[in-house]
Amino acid sequence: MSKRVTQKTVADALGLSPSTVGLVLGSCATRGSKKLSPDTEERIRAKAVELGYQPDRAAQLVRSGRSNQIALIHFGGVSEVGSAANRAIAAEIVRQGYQCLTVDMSWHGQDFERPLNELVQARVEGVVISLITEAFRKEHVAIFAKAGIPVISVNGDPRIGVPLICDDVEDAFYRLTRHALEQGHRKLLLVVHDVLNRPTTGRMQGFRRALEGEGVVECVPGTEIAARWPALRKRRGVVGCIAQLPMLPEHHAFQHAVYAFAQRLFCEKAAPDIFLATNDVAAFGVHAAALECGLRIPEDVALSGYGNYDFGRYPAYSLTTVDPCVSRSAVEAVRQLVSRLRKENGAMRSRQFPAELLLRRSSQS
Amino acid sequence: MSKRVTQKTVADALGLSPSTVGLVLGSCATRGSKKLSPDTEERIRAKAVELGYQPDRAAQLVRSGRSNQIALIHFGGVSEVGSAANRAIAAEIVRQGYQCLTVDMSWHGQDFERPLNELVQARVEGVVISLITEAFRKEHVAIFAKAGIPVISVNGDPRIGVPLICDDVEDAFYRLTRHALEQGHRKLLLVVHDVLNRPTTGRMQGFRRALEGEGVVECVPGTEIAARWPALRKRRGVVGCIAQLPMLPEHHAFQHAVYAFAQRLFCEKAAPDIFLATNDVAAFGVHAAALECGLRIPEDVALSGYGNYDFGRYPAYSLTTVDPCVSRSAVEAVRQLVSRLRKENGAMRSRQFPAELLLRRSSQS
DNA sequence: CTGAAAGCGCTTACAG
DNA sequence: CTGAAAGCGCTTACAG
Repeated sequence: MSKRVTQKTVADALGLSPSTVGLVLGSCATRGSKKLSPDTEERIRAKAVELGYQPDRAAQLVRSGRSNQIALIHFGGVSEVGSAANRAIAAEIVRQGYQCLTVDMSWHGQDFERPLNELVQARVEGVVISLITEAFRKEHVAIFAKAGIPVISVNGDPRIGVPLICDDVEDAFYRLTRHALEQGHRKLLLVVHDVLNRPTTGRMQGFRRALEGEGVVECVPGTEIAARWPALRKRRGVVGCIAQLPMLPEHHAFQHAVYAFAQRLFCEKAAPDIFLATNDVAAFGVHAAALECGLRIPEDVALSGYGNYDFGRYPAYSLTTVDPCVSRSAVEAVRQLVSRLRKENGAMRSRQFPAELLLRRSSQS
Repeated sequence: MSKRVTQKTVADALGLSPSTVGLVLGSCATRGSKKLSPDTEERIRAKAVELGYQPDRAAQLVRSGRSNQIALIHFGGVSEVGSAANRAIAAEIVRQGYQCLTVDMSWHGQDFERPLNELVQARVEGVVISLITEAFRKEHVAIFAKAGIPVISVNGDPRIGVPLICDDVEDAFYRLTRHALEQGHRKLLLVVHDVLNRPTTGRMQGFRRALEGEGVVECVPGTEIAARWPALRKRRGVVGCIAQLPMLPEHHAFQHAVYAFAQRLFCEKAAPDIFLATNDVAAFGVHAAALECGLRIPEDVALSGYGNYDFGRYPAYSLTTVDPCVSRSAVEAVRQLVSRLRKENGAMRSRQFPAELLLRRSSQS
């Protein structure tokens, strides 16, 4: 390898001073400050390309204090919704002229401190957090606050105290539940995590609101459900039951829990009219249980999910679900953050977008 | 925000020279070069923590030329095998004392140049490429070669010209096919991509080798399969057919193609004894088609996959598959790369590990 | 319109 | 065992 080509190399080759070259090739040039004679500028540009000049980003950062990077923090990309959100966030960051520094927190176990400190040390100018998990808390956001780095969250939880852009999950579950009632379903079982974050409480509240004045709604922890559901479903009229299953950080682990739960209900001939699963991952677990037990969907038990996963499109599944339109939230979040960085306007503010119901065969009566 | 705490801040607070402090707090210290009196060292350490000193990584890079970063390039994390590989690679990079800079190329469309150049500009010391796609070629590796950055690949293709650590896919498909024969299956349909990269040719060769002397093997492009398979499967004895379906970069798109292909065969009552799907994603497509057409697995048609995806564990699927043991390859690749960076030994060399067959109900006769 | 100079925070020989 | 000094590649006032 030959020696690095720097601004000085280009200047020497042209008989100009490093400063002049710096004006053209430096990061200040992009921001269009000073002007040079178009001729000189062109000569410098041409020579830089000829010699293969590459700016030294580390040196630029040391001198200017601007890294031109925005961090994207997410919590594992196996989920399709998560992947779509991350992809949209990254694309918008690049479109806005920043580099995207991506960190998958699920690769680091519970040791969040180290990767977050690495971001601070990389001097990222802003942070977008995508689809937050329970383990990520205020104290983690504080690491950025202390360094003066603005943070915004997509589909997260307001409790961590940063502006939140998300889909209106409560409204979606309200409409999903109304749809179930319209289909004639009377015994409704909503399966959610046993945590009280926004995505989960939103689901519960939407479900509750839709059943107001229609019938009874009971909230039952996973451990008691086997004992209480059989009696509940025998009540007259509309019965809504919220089953709270243990929060498991790993998608598949939660899917298995839902599967085992549904499988038991099916074996005991205690199926609800409709399963409203917290997401498509969980719905898949219910479906696997139904297949195993020989129950037909929707003839023997109806089913809905959330997230618009790909498998739901197959005729064999034809899963009623919700498209959260994550890319809309993603773009909005990045735009707010960038506008804040460019000091165009002061505050970032939380916002909710409506999601889109996809009514398919699995929820029919 | 107050002023940044630098080595000089610490030195001033202690009445020492910046050089002395640098010896303790600098990145050279980690590599254990010079020694100071334990007392002074302790005082410096304590004061650094007290003031909240954070090393400026950009300045360290400018001066030393070492970024202490290894890049992980991958092509989308929706696949479970890919996620597991990436996670294992990242973990090993951190364990070896480097920072992991991850880039998801699937977020950048076909514009590979920009993100790769960003890695060069970030001065990463080495690169691990995980689960390469067709679109990534020699010319992309050349970007790193030109910058003198060593590259190693996990589960990729040898044609791009870098050392390759992978599982022995040919051997796995050989054993899978032998297993199918032992189960009494006589009409075998292998579904693969229509590309000639290592993972695909490995599958084909393993299949071929297992059927050598047993019967006829034909290779049929996706477009002709509908016309040729019905006749093929009526031949006497063992018949192996390799169906080459169009390569589609997106997992779900390929899954749909396999689904549509299988669905057509099932409708026409032209099912093979066993479908050997190129991976579990494709196997899922076959399964969806079977469900839709009312065919039971394995009673009416047997099925196998590759990759040990989670859904295969459910009794409703009970999918025979292969665990490629990706984390073993991942660890080996990172170790070779790091050993090269530390100049402990010269050359990195390609290596294959055996995969593990998981025989379940879906492949029984 | 161009150049000389200072300095970001650090590392790395080289002296004492 | 500690300190003075040079310099990595760049940006940013400040002169001319």
